[in-house]
Amino acid sequence: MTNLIATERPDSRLAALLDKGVPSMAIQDDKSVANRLFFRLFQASNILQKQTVGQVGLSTVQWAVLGALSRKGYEDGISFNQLTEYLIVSRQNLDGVLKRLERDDHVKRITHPDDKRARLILLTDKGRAFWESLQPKIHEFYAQGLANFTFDETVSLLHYLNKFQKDLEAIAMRDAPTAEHEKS
Amino acid sequence: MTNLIATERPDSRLAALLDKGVPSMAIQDDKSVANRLFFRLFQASNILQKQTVGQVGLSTVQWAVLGALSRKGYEDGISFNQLTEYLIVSRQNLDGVLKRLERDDHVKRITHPDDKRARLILLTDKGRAFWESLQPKIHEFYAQGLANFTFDETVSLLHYLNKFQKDLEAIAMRDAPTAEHEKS
DNA sequence: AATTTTATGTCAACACATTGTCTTTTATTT
DNA sequence: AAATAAAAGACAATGTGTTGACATAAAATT
Repeated sequence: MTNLIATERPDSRLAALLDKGVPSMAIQDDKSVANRLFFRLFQASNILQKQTVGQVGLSTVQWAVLGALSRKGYEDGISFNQLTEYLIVSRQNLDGVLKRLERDDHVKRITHPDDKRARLILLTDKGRAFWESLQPKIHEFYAQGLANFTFDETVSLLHYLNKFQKDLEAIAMRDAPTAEHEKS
Repeated sequence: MTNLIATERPDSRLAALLDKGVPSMAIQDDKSVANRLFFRLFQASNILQKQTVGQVGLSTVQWAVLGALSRKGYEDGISFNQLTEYLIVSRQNLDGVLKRLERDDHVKRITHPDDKRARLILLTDKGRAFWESLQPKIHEFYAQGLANFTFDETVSLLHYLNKFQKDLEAIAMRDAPTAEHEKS
């Protein structure tokens, strides 16, 4: 009884399954289902990347940037910083993406009127027209990508992804509880 | 009655909602829910990437490669080609990833005995030991990433992702129905 | 058997993603 | 007001991802 300290973290769901006499094949799945889920997300993201380029003609980041800038209420731009947070990419990465979008005259950066450090990112007229011209392709892509999904299933998947994203995001928080004094 | 040809593709689910007198807010969601889903997948994948590096100390591809090679039954290696298909990455990309894993002596490539063009990829002893040493971190990562998921919810999300991946994969097929004669 | 086609993997160029470093501007402290 | 700290974003180095071009080996054709 005294030597049970260092066993793998007890898992109530596993214990419950054991109590019910569920065969060990199914129990092993508790570890492996997580493994499969994370791997599936990796694969799905790779496919999304490929298919977006193939069907829409844009990389997923570019599609996300143009989509973000074309939203109602962002006609006067969004701050660089806000955009990195919305897309969940590093400032350094976004910088490069914006450089190429500026080169193609789809996007421009202007200095923020209230803070000379900051930048406002906004669509050019050409960029807006380009985005509009993509809409048919994009909607067709959505339709095909969800061809075998009912409306309810789509909503369910979205719900679970939202939830999963929150769990994933929360991990980093736990790591740096004493971030304030770490500099000393 | 004669001028209704070119309206947006009829959607039976939308029509059904209209029949039920569902308010138009909810109907607009039919387009936007797809938009949100695709964007969510983009975001979730970005977070997964970041957190994997942070928590496990590997990029998602490296984690996937080592995981693939450490599977039971692959002690003698897996062909380069099979590995690209399993991971859904391009041959050219995998080549670079393997180069760096070889540099770190975690993986090695040998010429396939039955086909001098092909390569077998396999874990080195160091690579296998490294992978084993990662297991606690990885399981902790899985546990935290699914902290608020019941077993059933995890299975549901996995199910929907599988389904979504199939739909996404199917798109490319439709594009190239006459791929055979295209060379002429 | 010789030729052509296809399969496999590598190299090169570029886009996308990370961290680390730096400058400039703003905010805070003294 | 001067000094210090923090925030914003641009630059560099490296890893990850794409397509295009290529060499070599195997398969198919003639």
